[in-house]
Amino acid sequence: MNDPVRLEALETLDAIERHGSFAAAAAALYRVPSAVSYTVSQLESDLGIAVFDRSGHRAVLTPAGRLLLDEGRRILTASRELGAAARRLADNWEPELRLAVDGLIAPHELWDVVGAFHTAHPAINLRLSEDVLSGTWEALIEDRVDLAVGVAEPPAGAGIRRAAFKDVAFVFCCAPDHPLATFEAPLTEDDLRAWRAVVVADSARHLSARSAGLLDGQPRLTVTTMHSKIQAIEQGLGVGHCPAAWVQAALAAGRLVAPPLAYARGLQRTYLLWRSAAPGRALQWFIDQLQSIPDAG
Amino acid sequence: MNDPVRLEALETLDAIERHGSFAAAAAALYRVPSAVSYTVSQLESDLGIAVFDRSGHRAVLTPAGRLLLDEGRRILTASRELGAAARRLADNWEPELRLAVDGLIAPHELWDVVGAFHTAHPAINLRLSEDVLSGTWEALIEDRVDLAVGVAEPPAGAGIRRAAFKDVAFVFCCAPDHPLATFEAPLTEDDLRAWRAVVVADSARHLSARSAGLLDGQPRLTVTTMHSKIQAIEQGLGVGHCPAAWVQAALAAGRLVAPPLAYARGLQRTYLLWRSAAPGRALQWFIDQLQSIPDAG
DNA sequence: ATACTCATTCAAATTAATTGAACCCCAAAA
DNA sequence: TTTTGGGGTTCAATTAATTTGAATGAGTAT
Repeated sequence: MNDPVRLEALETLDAIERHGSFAAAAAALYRVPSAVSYTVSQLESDLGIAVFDRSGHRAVLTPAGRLLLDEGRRILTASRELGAAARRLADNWEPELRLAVDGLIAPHELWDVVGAFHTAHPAINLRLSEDVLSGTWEALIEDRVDLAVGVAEPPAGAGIRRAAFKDVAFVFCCAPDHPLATFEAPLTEDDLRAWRAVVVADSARHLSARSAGLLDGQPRLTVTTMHSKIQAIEQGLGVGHCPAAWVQAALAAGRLVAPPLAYARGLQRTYLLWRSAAPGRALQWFIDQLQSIPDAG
Repeated sequence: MNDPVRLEALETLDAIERHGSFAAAAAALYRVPSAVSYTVSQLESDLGIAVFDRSGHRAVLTPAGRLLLDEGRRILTASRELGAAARRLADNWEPELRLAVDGLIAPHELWDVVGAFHTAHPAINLRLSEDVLSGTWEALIEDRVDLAVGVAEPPAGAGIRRAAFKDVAFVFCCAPDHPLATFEAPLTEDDLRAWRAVVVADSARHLSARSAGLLDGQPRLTVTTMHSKIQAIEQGLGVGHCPAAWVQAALAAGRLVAPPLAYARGLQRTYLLWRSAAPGRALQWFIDQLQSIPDAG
């Protein structure tokens, strides 16, 4: 392939367009006009094309010159960004941080932290995967994410560190026009068994092993995300225990009701998980911030 | 902002990784090893970071060096492509060609030409918008597309050129289990009036003005694309006249039937439209190729 | 006309990249 | 252990490149 366009030429083009003339560009670049002329004509002879039309008094970009300028600016910013990203990486700041957020955690519970991160580190990209179906742990091991947030039952594993995160409270919810909404007494487990339960596919996998919340023999509607579970309950398609943070808005708005229970359901402990090998500074920042969030009662 | 990373440094990094050592890279670049060393250490002092870890025998990339290499390769290819694109543009080859294909033309009618274009000009990007709702003409005027293919009723306009394209034949279609499919005699316009017609939203706009094909007082199901119109007819939701090329496969497979008509429906002339100002070579190529396509009977 | 800005050219000066020889280090072979 | 050889660096010398400054012509407002 042919030689790449020289970045000096692209910077010169940029300065010419930005300041309106070769002479002004020269001044802006702390150079003499003839140097600008030299750079441009070198670019033109490298490419074998005219970049400026000099037939008039002032030089004006040809269509090819316009293309070089427009695309060249992208290349310039990429080249500058690359240097900065390399420096940050050398200083142990990751160029990108990938979070997997478990369905137990409502998206809005992280907005504050994510916003604070973006203002503190605008150059670092965040990648959130909001529900990792059956794969938070594997995603971590296989280096597809850097931090898992809100995992309920973390298996032990070499190379993985964990820290306590929120204790998630569950609320039993049903639609306002559901028969259970107007039940006369606190609900027992037997009262629930007659009604269809909406369960999230993956949480169900280990929740049912502990038979926590899901009562045996109860008919099920299985969905894949917490969001669809709550919508299903709002539509009266079933009932179920939901993380309090997820349903507080729907309860306040009356789209859901939480009838009293005759039995207590404990808090679900959740954890942060990350690879113990050399955590970067952005990851450490996130771990520190997330641990300082007060628990949702 | 800081200085961009020098392309010579990125090329050197690339050669080192590609050939396995500073010495081999130097040979590949027709340079002496110390020159490679110079370039690398200059990059390192520019950025103020280590790009190679020299603690062992052979130099090995640091994580920051790996980032520079990986992202740098993108920048290198972009810089090379930019030069080539500028040359092509100067030679009147557009870097990108945008086609708007009217709903009257079935996508597969253009596959051959598009494929031939891609092999003849692999570097030129094609952008096809398959249905331009009510906007082929405006898109052309406003410079959002370069060529409109298969426009039925091109209004006259300064600065726009046109050429005849295919004459599109229409076939009256209904589902195999539709009452009209087994009608005893050729269908008259009155026979059709009792049945719901599926019409495409935008073609309908000027077709109904001419009352061509759409019979007054007939109930309608309006859809936005020719594809959904045909699917709707297959589902028995209505009946309608369809371009022959669109329905030939469905007719052959028996998903649609074409009962005989008691009246003749003429061919729909269609046209190519483009801005007359300085057509590029890729556009000219397309116009030439499309005009040489034999008409679909 | 006149004054002024814009852009180019060319030899000279300056700056940057490249070379080649000398040197060190490590690893594999003798 | 001692060699041998490739890999990498350093540094002064050389070569190539960019930048300068003065001279020149061309277009435009006054």
